Amino acid sequence: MAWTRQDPGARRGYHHGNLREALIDAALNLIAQKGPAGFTFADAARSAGVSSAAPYRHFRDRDALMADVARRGFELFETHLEKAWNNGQPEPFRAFENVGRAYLDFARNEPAYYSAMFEAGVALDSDAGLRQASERAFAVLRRASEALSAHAPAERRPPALMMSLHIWALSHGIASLFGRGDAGRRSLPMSPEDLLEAAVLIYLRGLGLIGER
Amino acid sequence: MAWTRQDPGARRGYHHGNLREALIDAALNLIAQKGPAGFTFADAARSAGVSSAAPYRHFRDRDALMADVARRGFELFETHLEKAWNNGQPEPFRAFENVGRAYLDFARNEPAYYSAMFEAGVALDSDAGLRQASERAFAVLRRASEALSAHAPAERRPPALMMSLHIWALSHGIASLFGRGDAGRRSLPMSPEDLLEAAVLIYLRGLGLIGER
DNA sequence: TGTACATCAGTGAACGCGCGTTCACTGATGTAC
DNA sequence: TGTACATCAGTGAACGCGCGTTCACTGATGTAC
Repeated sequence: MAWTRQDPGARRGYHHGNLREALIDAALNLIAQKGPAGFTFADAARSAGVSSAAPYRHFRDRDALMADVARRGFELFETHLEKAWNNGQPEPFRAFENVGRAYLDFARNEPAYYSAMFEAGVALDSDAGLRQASERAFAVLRRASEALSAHAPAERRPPALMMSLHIWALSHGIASLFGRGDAGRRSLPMSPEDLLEAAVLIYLRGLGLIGER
Repeated sequence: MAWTRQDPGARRGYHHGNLREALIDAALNLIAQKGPAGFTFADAARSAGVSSAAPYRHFRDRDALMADVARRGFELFETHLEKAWNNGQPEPFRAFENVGRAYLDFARNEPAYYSAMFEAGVALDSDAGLRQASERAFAVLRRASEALSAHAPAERRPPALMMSLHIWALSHGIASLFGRGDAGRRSLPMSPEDLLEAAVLIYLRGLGLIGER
C-alpha cells in the first residue's frame, strides 16, 4: 500500500506531495473493497493519511472525486481496448474478439474503475472531460465495428453504429451479470469469455460477416 | 401517496396495520428518487410515518429490507416475462420478441425494483427465497429459448441455456446502458426496444433459427 | 547568492446533523375459559 | 357474552458514532529582485 502513503514518515515534509493521486488511489481501493457506495470523503482522507479537511484542496466533494475516478477509468479503458484492437491487426475478426476479451478483462481486473464508470451513478454531464473520455472509449468499439462492417458486400453492409451498440450492450451485460471479480454472483457453465465469444460469433454470422461455420 | 400512510389519521388506531408493506413501498419510492444507495432505514420509517425503531419489528436491518424488495422484484419480473411469453403464443418468434420488450419495459417502468435486483449489491445468498425468485425469473427466458431452439433441425440445435444467457446479457446490457427511465444517461439514434429487437433478429439469424431475411 | 514575500497545501479543532440501535414502556389485539 | 391475560406492534427518549464542512492557522515552497 505504498501508494497511499499512510506512513507519515514517507512524506516529503509537511506537504503530502501528491495528495490528489493518493486520494484517487484510496478511492479505488475503497470502492474495490466495499462497492461504489461504500466509501466516504473522510474515508479517502484517512486512507491517504491526511486530515479530513485536506481533500477539499483538491476536490469540491465526494462526487467530484468519483467523477475523476470515472474519467480516468474511461481513459484507461480506451487504451486497453485500443491496444486489443491494434488497428485490426493481425486480422480484423481476430482483433474484434480481442476487443471483447479486453472488455471483460477490464471489468474483472479493474472492478473499482468499472463500478465508478458504470454503476456509481455519476452523471456524465458532471464534467466535460468525463463525457469525452467516455465517448473516446466507445469510439474504439465503433471503429472496430466499421472495419468489420466494411468486409461485407456494399449492398448489405450493417450500420456500424448499431453494431457497436450491440457489442457494447452484450459485453456490458455479460460483464455485469457474470464477469465481476469479487462477487461472481451467478455461476455459469462456461467462462464469461467463452460466453461472449460465442455470442459474437453468432451475431457476426447473423450479419453475414462470417460464413456458415 | 396514500399507500405510504403518512397521515396518522389514516391508520387504524395505534397500530399501523400494514407496516411491512408500507416500508417496502417507502423503500421503492426512495430508491426511485435517490438511487439504490440513497435511502436509509430511518428514511423508510419516516416515509411510512412511524418512529425509527418501528422497522426493527419487521426487518433485521436495511439489507434485509433491500433483499425483500429485490425478491419481490424478481417475482414481479417473472410474472411480466411469463405473461409476455404467453406459452409461445400466438407464435414463438413473436412471443420471444415480446419477452425482450417486456424486459425493457420492466427496467424502465420499475427502476426501483430493477435497481434492487441488479445494482444494489444484494447478495443472492442472503435469502433462499431471493435466489429462488431470481432463478424462476431466468427460467422464463430459458423456457422461451428452448421452445425456439426446438424449431431448428435436430443436428444443429443451439444449446438453450447458452442462448438464454446471451439474450439475458443483451437485454440487461441495453437496459442498464440505455433503457432506464430517469437517467437515460446515453442518447441513442433509436429506441432501446428497436435496438434490442434488431440484435435479437441478427442473433437468431446467426443461429439459423430464422431465414436469410 | 541571499532575502522578503506571496502563495500553496496542509493542520486540527469545532459544529451540527442524521443514522443505527437499544431500551423500557404501552396501547391494541387476540384468545381461553 | 364477558373478562383476564398473553402477545403483538408500536412509541419516544437516549446513546455513541462518523460524516461533511468551515475556520483560522501555519509550515513549506516558489519567485522577484
